[in-house]
Order: sequence, then C-alpha cells, then structure tokens
Amino acid sequence: MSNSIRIMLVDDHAIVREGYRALLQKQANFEVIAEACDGAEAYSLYKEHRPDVVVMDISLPGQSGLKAIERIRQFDNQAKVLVFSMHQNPSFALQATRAGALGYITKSSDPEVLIRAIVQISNNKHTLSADIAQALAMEKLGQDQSAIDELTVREFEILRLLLEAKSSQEIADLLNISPKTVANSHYIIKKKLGVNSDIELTRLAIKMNLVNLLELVDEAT
Amino acid sequence: MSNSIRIMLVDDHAIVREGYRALLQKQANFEVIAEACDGAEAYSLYKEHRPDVVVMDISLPGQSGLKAIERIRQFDNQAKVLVFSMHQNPSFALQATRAGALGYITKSSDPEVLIRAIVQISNNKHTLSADIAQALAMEKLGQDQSAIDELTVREFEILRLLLEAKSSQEIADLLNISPKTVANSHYIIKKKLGVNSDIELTRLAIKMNLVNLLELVDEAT
DNA sequence: AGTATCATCGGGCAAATTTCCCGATGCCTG
DNA sequence: CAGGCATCGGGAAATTTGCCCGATGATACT
Repeated sequence: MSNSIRIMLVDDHAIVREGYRALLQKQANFEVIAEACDGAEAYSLYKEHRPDVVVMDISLPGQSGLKAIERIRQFDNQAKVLVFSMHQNPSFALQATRAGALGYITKSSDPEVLIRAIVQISNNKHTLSADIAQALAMEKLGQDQSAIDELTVREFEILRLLLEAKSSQEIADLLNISPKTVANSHYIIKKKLGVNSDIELTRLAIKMNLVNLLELVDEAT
Repeated sequence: MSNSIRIMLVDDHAIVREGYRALLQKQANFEVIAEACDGAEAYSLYKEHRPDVVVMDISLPGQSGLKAIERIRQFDNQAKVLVFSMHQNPSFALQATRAGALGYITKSSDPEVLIRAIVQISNNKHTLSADIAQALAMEKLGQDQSAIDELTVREFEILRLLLEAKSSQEIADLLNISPKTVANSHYIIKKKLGVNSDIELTRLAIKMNLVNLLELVDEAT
C-alpha cells in the first residue's frame, strides 16, 4: 500500500483531461499512467496498463461510458472505477454502480473530494459525493417511474397524443370526446405525474421513454 | 505586449476550474489571477481585477453566462471574453458573440487550441474553434436553424431557462425582471419559432439540439 | 448633434386555459 | 346488488396567453 496509485483517466474532452492530469500529478503518490477519450480506448488501455484506479466521465460520445465499465469489469472483476460525472442525477449513479463502478462523484465537488475519493477507491471502499448520496436518499422516499402506472388507460392514451403536440380539439375529435374532457385529463395527468408545466411533462415523458426521440428528431411538424 | 496575460476563469465546476488553472499556469506567459463560479461573481471580480482575458463557461447555474458577458462588456467595452463551452451547437456561439464574446471554442478542442485562442483573444482577434466555424458555415447554407437565430440574446436566455422547466417566477427572480416580462418573452419566443404549445416548443428545442438530452435524462427533481 | 432602429422591460385587458369540484353513467367484481 | 373505479363532461374561479401599447436606453446612421 505504500507505492503510488496508478491512475487512468477517461474523458472525451482533451482539455479537461489535461487539466485533471495536472491536478492529480501534484499529488505525491498519484501517477497518471494512461488517458483515453472513449470507451473502446479505455478498455484496451486498461488491459494494457492495469491501472489501480480508473477515473471516468461516463458522458462519452456514443453512450459507451457505462458499457466500458462493464467490459472492464468483465475482464477484471477487481477493477476499481471511479465515475466522475457532471450529472447530479442519482439514477446515473445507480446505473454506474450497477455497471460495476465503485464510486461516483460529481464535477461540482471540491478538488480534495476527488483526491480523497481516489484514495478511498484504491482501498476498495465505496464512495459517493455528498450531493449524490443525499439525492439517492431522497429518491428512496419520493416516487419514481411507477407514477406512470397511476395513470388510467385512457389517461395514458391522451398523454401520448398530447406528447405529439396535438391540440385538445384534435384529441377530442380523435377520441370522440369533448375537448373539455381532454383538458380535464390533461390536468389530472400533470397532477398524477407531479409536474407543473407542459415542458416538465415533456421532459418527464422523455425520461420515461414515452417519446421516441429518433422519431422526434426528424419529423416535419 | 511583452508582459504576461492575466486571465480570469469562470466555471461552476471547481475541479474543472482547478484543472484549467493547472494547465494554463504551465504556460510561461499566462497568469490566472481570478476564478469565479457564477455570473455575478464573474462581474464583480472583473471589476476588481481587470483581467486581460476572461475564459468563461456559459452554462452556469442560474444567472447565465451570456448576461454576465453583457454586463462585463457594458462596464468595459474593451473586455475580452473567450467562451469555452461544451455546446457544439453554433446557435450558442452566435448568441455568445452577440452578447459580446470575442471567441468561442468547445471543450472538445485540443489544449493547444485553448492556449492559442487565449493569445489570439488577448490580441483582440476573433477566434472560433474549427468545429464551430464549420457548423456556422453549414448553417449559412441551410436555412433550418435560422428561426432560432431570430431570437434576441435575452429571448434565447429565457428560452434556455424555460426549457429547464423553470417557472416564470423563478426565471424572473433569476434575471431580476418581472414575471410579466418573462410571460411576454415566452409568448414572443413561441411566436417567432412558430409553435402553439409548450410541448411543441420542447420538441422543437430538442430537434434543434438546444436541449442536452443526456442532461435531460439527468436533471434533479 | 439628431434621428431611426432595435432590444428590453412591463402595464393593460380580453380571451382562453387551467385548476379544482362536482354529478352522471356504465362496467366490473366480490 | 352494492361498492369501487374509469370515463365523461359541466361550472366557476384563478391563472395564463395573446396581443396591444408606451417608455427607456443603447447603437447606428447621416
């Protein structure tokens, strides 16, 4: 345990990587031995260098961050990965730990938190930054995706149509009901899902995969 | 012109800032004399230190970076601001230059690009990173995105906040204007973009890449 | 200097929508 | 058949939207 900690950095932004490296190198017992800019490179460099700790941003182009963790862990189930992400959402932390990460801290954390986290991780200890830990705890209490299941069939149907940016009148015509009923349902849906605006509603729907993003991106409107 | 370039960094992520600083300090003639984590701090520190160049991430929490640029430029119309953003969308670059930034480069750029850009900026030369320059050129040809560019700086700023599902009141507080003005802008934005509802607005914004989907999947609350 | 233009800010106010409550109906299911 | 729920929509107050307006200040043009 007295030797220096050999670190691999994974981040798609060269400048950011460069910055961390400078920061970490200042630490006497840290040694950055490799850098990767995407998941594939991370995997092959891991095999080549066997770093003690991998510090990884999971928002890599191509979504490959989480998958990279899985592949690395599959190759070496002792691999110690610290996810270092800008996302404050605990579900990212959840996904990351599911994929096999030992720790998750946000970029908003103080530099010392990162330093400490790396030491922790190298000793095989779990690490979450305070904000994430709190958010996760909150989520345990609060309701999650299952809110969708509170919707009745009809409400769900109306929600789908609303998300296609159809007007109350159009939906009413489609379903042979009064626009007033559509408006009422619209209200009930927002209430059940706990959102205050249609923008929030749309974002939530995207989160819950109710909207096909590919379809959305190249539609005529 | 032979003296060192005095730089102020603005970024809400402490670790990232720390990293840049380490990186820039390695440059013999660079000197990081101040750091700010939000727009308000950026403004007051600018007045205090009068740096030669401001390197700023515009995706700051709350009071956006764009407004900070405007305020700084109003205080000192010779202020040299380099925007350093993760957004590859040229609309962001356009809005930034409208707000008074001299340059715009993305975080995906090589470290040397940042270094060179800072030197360029300090000599009062415009600077765009290659990817943005190309995207902007493309946009000149295609008409597609042009609707967004009809928006004024302020409108764009408000749109950004609206898309984060903030209420009129929250935005008003953030920008120190009346909720009524926010509501009016909201209306004008929808009109300029030719949409009839907030759901349509959100979809359009996603199409135009104004919403970072990864971030969206995340998002506290 | 003088004028036109434009961005920003917000008041006013009618029209529309949202929010919430309600009752009516039909359909299951115990 | 009684009680529970899903569906449908009316009513009415509260709020928002849609569109108008004028005021201000900065910029550009002449």
